[in-house]
Amino acid sequence: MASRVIFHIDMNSFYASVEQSHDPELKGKAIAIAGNPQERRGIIVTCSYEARAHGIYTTMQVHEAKRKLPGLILLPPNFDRYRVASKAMFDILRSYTHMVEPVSIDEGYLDVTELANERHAVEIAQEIQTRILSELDLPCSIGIAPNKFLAKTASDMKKPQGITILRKRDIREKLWPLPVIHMHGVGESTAAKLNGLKIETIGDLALANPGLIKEKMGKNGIRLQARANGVDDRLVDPDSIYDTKSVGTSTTLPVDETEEENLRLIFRQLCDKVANRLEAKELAGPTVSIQTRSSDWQNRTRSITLKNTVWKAEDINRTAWQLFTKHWNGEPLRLVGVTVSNVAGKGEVTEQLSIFNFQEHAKEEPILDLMSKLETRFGKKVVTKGAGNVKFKRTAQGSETSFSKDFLGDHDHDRK
DNA sequence: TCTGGGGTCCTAGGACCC
DNA sequence: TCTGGGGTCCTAGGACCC
Repeated sequence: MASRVIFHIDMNSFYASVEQSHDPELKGKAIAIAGNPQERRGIIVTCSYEARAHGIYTTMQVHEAKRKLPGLILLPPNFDRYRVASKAMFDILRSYTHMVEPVSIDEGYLDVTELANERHAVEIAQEIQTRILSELDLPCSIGIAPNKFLAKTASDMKKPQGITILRKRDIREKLWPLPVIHMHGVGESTAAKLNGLKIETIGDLALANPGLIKEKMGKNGIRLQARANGVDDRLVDPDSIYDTKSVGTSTTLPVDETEEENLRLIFRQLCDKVANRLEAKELAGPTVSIQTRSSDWQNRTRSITLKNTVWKAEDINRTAWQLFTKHWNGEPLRLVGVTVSNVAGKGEVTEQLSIFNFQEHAKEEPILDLMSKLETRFGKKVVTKGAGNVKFKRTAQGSETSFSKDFLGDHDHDRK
C-alpha cells in the first residue's frame, strides 16, 4: 500500500472540558461527570485533569470519589451539549478533508495524505489543534503516523494538547519497550494469555514465532502481531458511522431485582427507549436480544431472529419478554437490557449474497479492488468484509438488480 | 477498584441446504 | 442408498473500546 499520512484526533477529557468551556468558573477545578450522582451505583464517567491529580479516575464509584476528594465538583452529563461540541469539532476537521472517520463522540481519524503534499503534516496538525482550542475552547491531542494503529498510539503519548509523530522507524525505540497491555486491542485477558507465552512487551509480540501466535491466539493474535510491527492496512472510512448494526439499552438496577412485576415494567421502559432510538435513526431489525446480569456478575444473552424486522416498542417488548420469561429462573438480577440487531434502514433491504467464487477472485486481485467492483456493479456500499460473504444494501423501491453470471457464478444468490 | 452504558468484532457449534 | 464437502445462518459467549 502506498504510504499514507493519518491523523488521530483525541479530545482530552472531553465531557469535563466541554463543561469547563461552558462555565469558565469550573476551569482549573477538580470536576467530574457522574452518570447519576444520586444513584447508589453511579460511577465517574470523565473527570478533569485537576481531579485526576487527586487520584480520581473513570469508572470509579461516586461515593469512593467523594470520600477521596470531598471538594470534587460533580456534574450530571449533558449529552446534548457534548453532541453540539462534537459536531463543531468534526466540522473543523472536515474543513480540511472529507476523509474523516468519527470513531466516537470525541475521537476520529483523518487521512491527510493529499494535503500533506502541499503542507507539512505537523503544520496542519498544529493549525487544527489551535483552531479547536481557540474556536471551541477545547484541548485535544493529535497523533501523526502512516496508519490508524500508529496514529492512535501516538495521540495517546502526549496529553493534554500534544502532537506526536510516530514513524515506522520509531517503533523499535518508542513502541516495543511498552508492556503489551498498553496496546490498543489488548485488554486484561489477552495480556494475561500473552504473558503466559512469555510475551511481556510489544517488542516480544512483534518478534514472537508467528506459528505459535497463530496456534495460541488465532486470527486476533496474527493481527495484533502485525500491529506490533507497525502494520495496519485499515482505511479511513467516512461512511462507517452510517453502518449501525445494533441499537440497545440496558440498566443497572438500584437493587438486585427478583419481582417479576417490576421486571415486566422495566422491560417495557427499555423497549420504549430502544424503539425511540430506532425511530430516530429510521432503523429496524429482525433480531431481538435480551441481556441479564446476576448479582455474582454472570452475564447471559438470549436472542431470536424473527422472519420480519421490528421497530415498534410493542413488538420488541412482546419478543423480549417471551425470551426473558422462557429463560429466567427467578435469580436476583443486577442488570437487564434489550437490543435489536442486524438493523438496516427502514425501506431498505439487506441482501445476503453468497458469492461462491469470491475467494477465487480474491486470490487474483486485491480484495479492495474486488469490493469497489461490486460497489460499482450494484451501485451501493458493500457492507461486509468476510471472504466469500458480501452483503450490500439497496432500497426496496430501487430497480431490480440482476447479477451477472460470469462474475457471480451460476447460482441463485437472491435470497431474502 | 466490586465494576455504567453504548457499541463492535470474533469464535464455535449445530441446523440446514446443495 | 450412503457418504462427503462446502457453505450460510443462527445462537451464545467473550473480549475489547470509549
